[in-house]
Amino acid sequence: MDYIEIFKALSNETRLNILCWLREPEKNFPPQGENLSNPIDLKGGICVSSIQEKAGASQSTISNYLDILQRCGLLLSERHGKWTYYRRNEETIKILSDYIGTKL
Amino acid sequence: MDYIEIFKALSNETRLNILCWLREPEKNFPPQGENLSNPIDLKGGICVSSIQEKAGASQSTISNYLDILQRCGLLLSERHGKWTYYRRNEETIKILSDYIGTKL
DNA sequence: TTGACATATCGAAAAATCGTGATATTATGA
DNA sequence: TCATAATATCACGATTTTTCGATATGTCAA
Repeated sequence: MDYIEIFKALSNETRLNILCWLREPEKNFPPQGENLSNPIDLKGGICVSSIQEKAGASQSTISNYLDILQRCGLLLSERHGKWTYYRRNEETIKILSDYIGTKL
Repeated sequence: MDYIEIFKALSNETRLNILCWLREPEKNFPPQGENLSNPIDLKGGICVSSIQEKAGASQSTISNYLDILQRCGLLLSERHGKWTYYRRNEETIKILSDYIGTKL
């Protein structure tokens, strides 16, 4: 668990927003996976273009942000067809919360 | 409470260490305030030079770090004579912990 | 198999951050 | 009043981060 990398990832308003939006995906984003050939449980995952639309930055910037959030463990991703669905990694967030509450 | 500024402040190993060291000041630093003319309750505050010695960076760097940590509310400072004593601001840390646990 | 779409990666310019030494400020004791 | 010690601020080069447009890669449907 690299806390420095986590804090760097959280030091950006858009990335922080993405993490918060993904707490309630169905509330903050349109329905997902509608063009998927066979139905799959997306576990609340949201595709890059939906996140991009909401965040209002360029496609490459958002793709990069999602990569940063995933590499430090705050997000999980799963590819289905053309789409990559990102969702929160609650495990890491729990560990971070415990760290702040007890070690920091 | 500017969480972005707080996360920026925490995105640096030395600053993170300083915050952790100040959890147990008497364990991590030499006794403080020995040359003070009249005795004052320092509330666990540690002077800049003690922190600098432990961190092993330049005086200006540590002074700057402490300023960053204070401006975002993670540290409190109190000047006594020639010395500025820095200590944790547990209130902010508690608010941050709650934020991570419930809002993030 | 090809065209179009979704995403990832690359390369670059601008901005921010890092860390330092030099210098300024503040406070004290001789 | 002056020398000195502790801290703060300044100026700067080096590095990192930000954000983008262009391009590459992967996937599916016609």
